[in-house]
Amino acid sequence: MNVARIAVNYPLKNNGLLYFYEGVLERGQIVVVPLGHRTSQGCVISTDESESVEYKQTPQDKMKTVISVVPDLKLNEKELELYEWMAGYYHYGLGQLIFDCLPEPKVLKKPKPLNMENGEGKALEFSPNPTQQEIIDKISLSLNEFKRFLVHGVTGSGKTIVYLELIRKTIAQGKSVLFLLPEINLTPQFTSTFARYLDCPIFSYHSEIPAAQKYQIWQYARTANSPALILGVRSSIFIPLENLGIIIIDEEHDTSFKQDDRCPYNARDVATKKAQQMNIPLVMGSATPSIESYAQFHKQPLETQRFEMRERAGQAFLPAVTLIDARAKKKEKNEDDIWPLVPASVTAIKEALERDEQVLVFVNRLGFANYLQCRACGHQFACPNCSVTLRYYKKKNHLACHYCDYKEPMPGECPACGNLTMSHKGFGTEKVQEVLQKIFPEKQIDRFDRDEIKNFKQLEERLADFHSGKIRMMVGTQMLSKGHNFEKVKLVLILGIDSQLNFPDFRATERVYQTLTQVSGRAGRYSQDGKVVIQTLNPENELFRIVKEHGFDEFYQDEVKIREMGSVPPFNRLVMIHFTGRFQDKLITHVTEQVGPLARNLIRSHFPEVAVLGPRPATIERKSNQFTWSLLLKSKDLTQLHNFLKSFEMNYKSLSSVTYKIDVDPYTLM
DNA sequence: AGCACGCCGACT
DNA sequence: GTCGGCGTGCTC
Repeated sequence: MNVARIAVNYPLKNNGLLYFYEGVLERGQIVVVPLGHRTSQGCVISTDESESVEYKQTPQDKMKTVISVVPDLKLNEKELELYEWMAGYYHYGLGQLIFDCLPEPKVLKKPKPLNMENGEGKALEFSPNPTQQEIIDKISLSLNEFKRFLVHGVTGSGKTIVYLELIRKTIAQGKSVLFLLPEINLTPQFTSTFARYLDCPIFSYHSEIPAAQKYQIWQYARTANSPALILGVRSSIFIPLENLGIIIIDEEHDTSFKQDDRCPYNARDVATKKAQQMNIPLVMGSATPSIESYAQFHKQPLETQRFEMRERAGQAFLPAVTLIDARAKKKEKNEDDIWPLVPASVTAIKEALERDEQVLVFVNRLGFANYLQCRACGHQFACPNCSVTLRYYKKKNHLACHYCDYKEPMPGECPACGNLTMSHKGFGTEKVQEVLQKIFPEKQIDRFDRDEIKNFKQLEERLADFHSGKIRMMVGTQMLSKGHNFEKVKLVLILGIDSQLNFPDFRATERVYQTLTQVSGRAGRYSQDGKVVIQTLNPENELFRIVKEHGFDEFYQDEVKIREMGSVPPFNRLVMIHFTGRFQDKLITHVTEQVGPLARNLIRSHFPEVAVLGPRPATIERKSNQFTWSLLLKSKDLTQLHNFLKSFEMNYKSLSSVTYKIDVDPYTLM
């Protein structure tokens, strides 16, 4: 009887389970296998285990036989190797990983035609400027080898032209292109620019593409013998494009490249591995590179692969940044009516509107008030399932939790003391929109956030209304900052950034820098007098001065020193292990008496280069009635860190009421 | 993660 | 009596 190793879709970590099979099986095929009292899917890892030690050690009565083979589906060697590498690097089960990444092999009864755009292949109506051309030329020398490039170009410097030319050259060689961008950034702009000048099929790949379509794109990719462009989000890194010639990642620093449920991989790092495997270049672009990427490219040998675009393309200049001190001075009359704005901000907007410009207002929070508090007894409205307060949404007239689906109607009185007035703590986009609408009643002011824009259709509609000039002012969150070109915007106002500065995370400063720079980048993209106004309670903070001077280098130098002192990336590698359970007391006993001591014993005896912090409660200890405590591991020695994790998992005695999850290279330490 | 087994409380 | 809640254990 033949024996195969199958990576089965279930959560235990192993290098596959052994099954008998009849007839012929091939590595990479997808099969259905019996598993316990049910069946599951699996991927064939090897087909000749009949002589292996593991097979000889397996009791015969446990062995089962492969039920069936899924037709027309076989992973190629490169795909499998990538998954195998990921399973090892992220300490995640291979079988589960494969089936998390693969689209469901859904075939419609009545197949729809493939949803793609055919590029027009027009000749360029412009030529790249000398800076752009030099970058294009240098990268083009390496179209047939593994090399990584970082294009650090200020907002509006014309990175798109560089991408376009690299794509054109790759397509001309008969090879395909994978272009990754952040989820919310699948702007019509990219698609239309690329569709105009490229002469190949273009696929968009994101969360709104139905499963059957995704499967179709994968099947197309596996078999296509002519070049194509895939414009996609994080998960498109797994599309097995035959004859892939280059990977481009726009907005390299963006947090949406890190997955946080299931296998917490980072598409940027998976892309590096993939490019290496396929022996092709990887180009990453950003106006605000992550400190980690920048650090890699800042030292030899990668220094020569880093390019700077310090000026905006065409006639545009970077915007002038000014600060408005929002600290309470002597109260002037009517100031309560314009809170959270201050008079100077209102004046700036008023002047811009009088010049017939459009205005963007950035607020990094949704809703009307961050939370409500009773004016009489101080009662705070909190979520019954999570350790957080509830946010107030005025339009929906309810309080809602940010972490679970809990909602309650806006309370008429305090449940603790019966008092009728609540004070609103903090503000979000809804509040700012309302205040602005009161100040400028005749102007159309809309919001640009996740509550208002839930899909690409709504995104396009709102953008169209803004571009046409119907909307005079938009109040939005991060969504506003990602990649859009707003031609008639010269003034951008930034509110409420202070709360982000005091965030207890080593990347807080980096994120604020990125947000400020990206949001500022929306101002005056086609003019010489763009203006950014930051309303803050900490005008003396050094970071604002650096943003004003567009001084990325200074920001980087300062930040790197702090990172080194704190022994965090890029100087140390980090791993978080999260332990989650329904019972707080059991969880705490478990992590403090079992987990902590085990980690420390292992480190003492075998892994001296690994440091451990915790276990300690997660920043939000309870979410949906599940408690989480975490362990943070740090090391300069990546191999030792990985060996520690293997050893930890082998020796860890799990408790049935507690599950754990390993997060390698975490984005947040929450 | 499923799924089954098995042990206890409360309902026709 | 037995239905079903969930704690426990197993998956080649």
